[in-house]
Amino acid sequence: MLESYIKECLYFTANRLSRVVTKMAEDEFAVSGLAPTYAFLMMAVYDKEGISQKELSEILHLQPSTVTRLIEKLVQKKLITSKSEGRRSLIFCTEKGKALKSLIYECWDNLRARYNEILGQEQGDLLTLNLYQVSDQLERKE
Amino acid sequence: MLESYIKECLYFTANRLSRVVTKMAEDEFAVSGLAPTYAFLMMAVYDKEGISQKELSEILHLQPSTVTRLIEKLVQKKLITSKSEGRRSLIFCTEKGKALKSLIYECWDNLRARYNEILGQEQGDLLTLNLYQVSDQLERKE
DNA sequence: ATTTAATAGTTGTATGTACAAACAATAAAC
DNA sequence: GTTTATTGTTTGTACATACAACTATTAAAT
Repeated sequence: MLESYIKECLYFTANRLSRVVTKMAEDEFAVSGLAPTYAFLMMAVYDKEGISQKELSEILHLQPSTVTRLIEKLVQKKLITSKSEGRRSLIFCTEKGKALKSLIYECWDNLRARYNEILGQEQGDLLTLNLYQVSDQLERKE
Repeated sequence: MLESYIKECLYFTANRLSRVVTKMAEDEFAVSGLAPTYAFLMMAVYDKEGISQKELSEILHLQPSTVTRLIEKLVQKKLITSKSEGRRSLIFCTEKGKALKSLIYECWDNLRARYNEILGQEQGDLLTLNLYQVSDQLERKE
């Protein structure tokens, strides 16, 4: 079968899933005016005012350079401010940023509702947990 | 917990896994001089000489425009040729492309071996299958 | 105290992927 | 047989993410 080695490759299936879910997420977060990753960064700031870029990079599992770029854009949009303190730079939420908070959480709920409706709450949760653990396993062994 | 909504979000876990596995794959395919997606496209051509872009797009689950771009690069590298036949354009492998065949398959084997060593053959296979099916479910319901 | 190493962040550059709009070729409808 | 719709591919543009190299700050070692 032509497609067999596609179906049987984690590289491919993982990327495909990522594309499918990303599309859904972009869709749900669209009303907030933010792409999903930006929204998650905002959530991390809501949770900890004055969080550092390093911490963001760890929580979001993104490279520091990527976080720098995300922050740039969010500062441009005046949703956060960045205050450098020694070699670190700490991130704070603006009023405009705070105003988005409930909308962002709503989008997040909608996203989960949407895929859980298709997968079932239990399968959705299990899958999510599973992916997290597998990523951990794979990352540790590098 | 700060990270809870990250761990609990399929968007995030799926993307994280995708990044982790992509890195592994890039690593394993590096000796072939190709990024993994290009290598998979080559495999599809090995399997069916004269395959059309539409078919490639379906097999690889990528947008047509993306396939156009991939092909552009592979033609540049003289690994394939593209012959337009009516409105379709059909893809053939060059000698140089054929010469890569066994190396590419080797890389693919190494990739699977590498993550199976960490996850266990069974968990690896199950996960891969699972991801494929979940993507199908999610895509059908759009 | 000076030198050296480690840590945090940034900048230039590259890549994979996509969307929307355009174009070209075929098929359907009238 | 023309017009209209559909299908396959391409082009312009945009975005998320990363790596490698760099700067700046703090900590360790001598």
